[in-house]
Amino acid sequence: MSCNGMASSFFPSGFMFQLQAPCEDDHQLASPVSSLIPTNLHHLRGVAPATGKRSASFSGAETCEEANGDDELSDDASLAGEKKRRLNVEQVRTLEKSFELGNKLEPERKMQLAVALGLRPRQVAIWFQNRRARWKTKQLEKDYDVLRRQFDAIKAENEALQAHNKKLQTEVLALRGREASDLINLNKETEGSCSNRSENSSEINLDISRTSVAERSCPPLQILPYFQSVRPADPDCSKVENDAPEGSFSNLLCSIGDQSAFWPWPDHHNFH
DNA sequence: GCAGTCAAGGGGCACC
DNA sequence: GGTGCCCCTTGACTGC
Repeated sequence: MSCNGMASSFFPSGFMFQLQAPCEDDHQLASPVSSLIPTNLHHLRGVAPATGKRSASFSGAETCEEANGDDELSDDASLAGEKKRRLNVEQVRTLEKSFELGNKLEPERKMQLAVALGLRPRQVAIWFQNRRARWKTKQLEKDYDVLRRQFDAIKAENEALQAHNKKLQTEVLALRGREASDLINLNKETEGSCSNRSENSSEINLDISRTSVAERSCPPLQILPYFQSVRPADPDCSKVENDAPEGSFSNLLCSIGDQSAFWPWPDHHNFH
């Protein structure tokens, strides 16, 4: 294998001369993606990185042959007797810029980057794979944070609704308690003043308990329409009713006794 | 010593 | 079957 490999054809002669001086090449750069490779990479090789010892010992492929070789042909040879080393700062920076332009590595761009950075193409491919994995991890973390915030917001809203619901339930129970006490008092009053009432009237009172507070403020006459309809027929009975408990059975008998007021045939027109 | 990071190995899978 | 990608793991390295 020689320095005149396929990858070297992607770069201008000046660029390649600066990048890989031992491998002179006069091929012209013809790749449409050549813009993905920074042009100031001549200092990448053999220069100590700016951030200390972490990447000082490794610059990828050490020879032009390794840089231009295929993955299968150069991997074992390049790493023979050499431990793994980190990429230097400029190599990572260049790869990051290329990654920002596209996280999928086309074969052409892989070769360009490999030649430009003095790495084997497989190293570039592996770096992109690992970079995609790191990007995915960060993306998952971001998604998790978004979902977490949404969950917290919904949870807070749910708790507020539950507290409001509990408050409303307490109010309902309080109102029902007041209704029960009012009903007891009402029953005591009615029982004391309407001793002749039948059990049916008690049922009517029970029905009252099911009405609202506003409805209970109305007089019992509205709840006993039958008696109400009868009263105009007999002023006496009406008088008695005002004195006696309203809707009492005696009032009913009194009204029935006056048939002229109760029966609907023409005679009852006399009342008008 | 240990945890974290990163380059690289290797298996599995899809696509051609 | 070859290739590339994803995923998980390994091993080297670093900072504390």
